[in-house]
Amino acid sequence: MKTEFNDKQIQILEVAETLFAEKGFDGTSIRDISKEAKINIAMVSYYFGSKERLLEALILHKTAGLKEQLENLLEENLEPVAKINKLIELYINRINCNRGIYRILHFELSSKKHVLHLQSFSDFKKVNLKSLELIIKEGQAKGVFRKDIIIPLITPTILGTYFHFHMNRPFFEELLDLKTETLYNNYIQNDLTKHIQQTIKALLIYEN
Amino acid sequence: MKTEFNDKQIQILEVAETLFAEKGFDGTSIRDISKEAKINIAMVSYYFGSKERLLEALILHKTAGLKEQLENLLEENLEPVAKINKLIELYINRINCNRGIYRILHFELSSKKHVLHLQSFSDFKKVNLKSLELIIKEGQAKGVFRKDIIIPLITPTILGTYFHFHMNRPFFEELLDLKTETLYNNYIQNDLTKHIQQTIKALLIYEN
DNA sequence: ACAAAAATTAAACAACTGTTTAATTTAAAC
DNA sequence: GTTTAAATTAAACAGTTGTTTAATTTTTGT
Repeated sequence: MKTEFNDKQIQILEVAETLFAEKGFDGTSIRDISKEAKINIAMVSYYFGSKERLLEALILHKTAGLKEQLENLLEENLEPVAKINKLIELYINRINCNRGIYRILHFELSSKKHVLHLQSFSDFKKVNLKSLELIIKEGQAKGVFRKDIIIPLITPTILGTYFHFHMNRPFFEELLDLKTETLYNNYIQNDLTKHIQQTIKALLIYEN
Repeated sequence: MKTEFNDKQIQILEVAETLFAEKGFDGTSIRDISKEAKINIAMVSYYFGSKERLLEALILHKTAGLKEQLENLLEENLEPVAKINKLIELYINRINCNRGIYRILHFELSSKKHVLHLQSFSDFKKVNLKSLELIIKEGQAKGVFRKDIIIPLITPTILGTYFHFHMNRPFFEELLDLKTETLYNNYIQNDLTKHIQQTIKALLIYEN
């Protein structure tokens, strides 16, 4: 599966990502996209075939590379806790940089309307889970992590915390005084990431 | 603010909730709703004014009563950990019973397209946070909970974990072998709730 | 039984949806 | 320079969208 797009296609993908993030997939029309990208309406169909296939291309374009990043992390020689922390940082950072598409992936597409024959997305989640499993089992083998953890539920806690925070951004912006984009992003990269790391660490280690 | 709706209105609200949950707010048309509810298209505008105001009515209808439930919980004479556990159980159970509307509330409406002049929703979140804050500070005063917790980030962890699980339901259904509705709901009420309680407890207590 | 109010209907409204067509322009190949 | 392929365009397509209208039926109060 190639992920080679020409400049025009990438331009369309970038506009699509922004608008999908702002107004949702159903809430964004091809005309919105072509207007913003300053191209003709027919170009989307010409390059991608349909609106759904545009979305698929966008997903492919944006999730590419994560697998290798995870594999590199697994090879690193780190303490279990440090490795988990780095995994969390990697996840949050990556998702935060691609907010729009991940929101659509995890939430908007969960509705039954879009059948999403995108097997590749399910595989993508399985690969992620496998990496997490390897790290945790490594920590368990070393006697650092407790052994009664339901590993598949760790990911929902990590990603869910981030998403819930971000999806309620206006609320937290007011509550935590994060008026500017920079302040908001810094809070995610520092405080929120730390909170998640602290949470997962406590969950994995705390006994009783 | 009254929340009195007649039978017909409630019938419409219930159909709307189901369809919004299935296909999203933008993905559901008034015609879809009126078809399913076996009423005329004009009845929605007649009773609620517009599609947006229908949604507002739905939110009001479904969030009513939670405030009292929380106040009752606060009054109860329980150990800090038990109180937090009960709060989590109450949250998950309530949200799980009103999946559709909460998903729309927390995720779909976060997009900039819907300005959502619904001040009541922001107030609703503030009330929830206030309750959580009281419980945690009570636990801190008793010396049970650690004191460097960022309280506003607890809610995203509790609700986010649930939502991320539910939004990726097909994935977890396959992974955890939750073929039937009953199996799925039982898993949420038992394993997932327990996982969240365990996580929050560890976060609140674990020292290092 | 009658009048007033409420509920319900079909039809029309204009605007927007994703996609396709066929014509035209631009670029590449030879 | 001519031919072939790729890119781009405006226009049209057939549906769907939320909302309103005006007419009709049903219910209510007296």
